Amino acid sequence: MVVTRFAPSPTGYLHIGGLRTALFSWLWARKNGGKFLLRIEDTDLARNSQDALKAILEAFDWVGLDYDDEVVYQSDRFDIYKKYIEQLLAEDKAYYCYMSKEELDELRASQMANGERPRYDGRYRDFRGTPPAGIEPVVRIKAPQEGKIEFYDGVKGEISIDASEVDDFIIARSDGTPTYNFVVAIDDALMGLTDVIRGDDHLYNTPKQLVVYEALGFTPPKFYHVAMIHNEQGKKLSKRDGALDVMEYKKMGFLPEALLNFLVRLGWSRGDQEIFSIEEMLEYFDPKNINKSASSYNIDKLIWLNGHYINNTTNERLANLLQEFGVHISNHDRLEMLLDATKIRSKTLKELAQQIDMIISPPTAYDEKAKKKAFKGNAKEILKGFATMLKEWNKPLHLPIDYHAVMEHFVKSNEIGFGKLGQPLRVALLGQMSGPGMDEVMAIIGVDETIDRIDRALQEIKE
RNA sequence: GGCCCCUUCAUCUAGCGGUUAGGAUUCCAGGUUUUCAUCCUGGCCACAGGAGUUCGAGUCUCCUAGGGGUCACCA
Repeated sequence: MVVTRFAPSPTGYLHIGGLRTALFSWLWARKNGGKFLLRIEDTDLARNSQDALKAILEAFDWVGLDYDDEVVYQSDRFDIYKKYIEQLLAEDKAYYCYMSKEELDELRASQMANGERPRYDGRYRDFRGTPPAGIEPVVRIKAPQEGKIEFYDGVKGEISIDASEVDDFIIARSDGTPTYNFVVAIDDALMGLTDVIRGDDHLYNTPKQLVVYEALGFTPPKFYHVAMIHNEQGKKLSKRDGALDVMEYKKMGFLPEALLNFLVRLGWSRGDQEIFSIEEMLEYFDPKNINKSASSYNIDKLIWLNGHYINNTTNERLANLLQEFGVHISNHDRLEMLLDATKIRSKTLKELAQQIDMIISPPTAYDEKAKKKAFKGNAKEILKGFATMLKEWNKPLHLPIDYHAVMEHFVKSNEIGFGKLGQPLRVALLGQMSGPGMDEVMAIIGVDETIDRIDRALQEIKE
C-alpha cells in the first residue's frame, strides 16, 4: 500500500508550492488506492498559530484534496518522542551536550572566521566527566563520522552526501522538546509512510533523518524531492511576489480545478497534454516523471486554463460560484442564455461577474469613445426606428433568433448595413462597444428593458 | 564560502545517439464574428558556453559559466 502525507507547519497560509507537493502526494496515494495523511508539524510551540492551521485546512477543502484518518499533531505526541530520546540515550546512540548557546555561537563564529563550515565539534560525544553546573543540556544524536550517507531520490537519482556534512545534530532542546528532523523521521516511520514527496529544500534534511531511521532501526520510505517553483524573475517565491496564498486564487476568481491543472503541469508532464481532469491526473500521474529542474511561475497559462474551465463548467455551478462575487442569478429566468453569452468572454469568475453585470444592469454611463463612434450621424433616427419596430412587432420575442429577425427586417427595410444598427444599439444597451451579440442581449433583458434602454440612450444623443 | 542539485523558445514542457528540435501559453498577422471574446490558420522565438566519446550528440563524459537549495536549541 502506498502511504503519502502532507506535513505543513502551521506558521502561515498554504502557498502554491506546498499545494503542488500536496497534490503530487495526494495523486500518488489515491492513484494507488493508498492513504494520504495530514500531519501538522507544530513542535515549535512558540510559532504555531491556530489561524494558520485553519487557513491550511480551508485551502485543502477548497481545492478538494481530502485526507485519510485523523490529522496528526506532533504537539500531541511529545510522549512518544520522549520515549525514543530516552531509548537512544540508553543505547548510547545519543548523548547530552552541555554547550551553552553562547559557546555554540562562539564556536560557529571562529569556524566561520577560519573559513570553515560551521559545525558542532562533537566535544561531548564521548564525555564521561562531571557535567558543568547550571546548564540544561540538549540531546544530540550520534551521526556517522566517516563515509557517506547515500540514498536514492525518485526525482534526482542517487544522492551521496559526505558524513562530515552531517554533524551530531540536536534532537531535543534544553527544555526537552524534540526537534524537527527527529520527529519527522519517527512520525514518517510510525505512520507507515512509503513515499515522501516534498520540496527540494528538504533534500539536506534527508541524510539527517536517515541517521534517525538508522539509530531507531526503522525502514526509510522512498523520497522524492521536487524542485522549487520560482517567481517570474527566476527567484525563489517570496511573500513579496503576492498571490502566494492558495486562497488568493479563489478571491481572484480562479476555479480550483484550473489551479490544480496548472500546478500539476509545473514540473510534471505527460507528452503534449495540457488539460488534465482530476481523473486523468489520477490515471497518469507518476512521481518518476517529475522534472529535476525548477520551474518559474507564470500566471498567463493559469489564466488560459481558467478560461477553459469556466467555459466547460455547467451554468448551474457557475451561478452558484458567482454569488461570492456579488452576482445572484440562480433564479434568473434566462440563466442559461446569460451564462452562455458571458462565460466564453471571461477568464475568471471576477470577469464573468462583470460581464453579467454589464448585461443585467442598465448602463449607468456610456463609454466616451464608444459614444463618439456609435452615437453619430443618423444613429438617433435608427435607434428610434428600431424601438418603434420592436413595439409594433407582432410575433413573439423570446429567443435570440426572434430578435435577430427584427434586426434583419429593420436593416433590410432601411437599406442599411448591420453595423449601422448594431453599433448604436450596442452602446445604448451595454454602454460600451464590446460584448455579446445584440440578439442575445435583447433576449436576456427582454423587449421592455430593451426599449427602456434605447429611450434613455436617445436622451444622450445630440441631434 | 563549503556541500548538494539544476540548465531546450519569454514561460510551462516533449525529447531518452540519427527529428526540418514537437506541443502549449504569451506576442504578432490573417480568417470567422455587426463589436468584443471564443474558434480556426499561419508566424516569431530555444538545446548556456567549451572540450571530448561517436560515423553521428539536446541526448553520454569532463570543464567553465549561470541559477537554485542548504549549512539553527525554525520547520
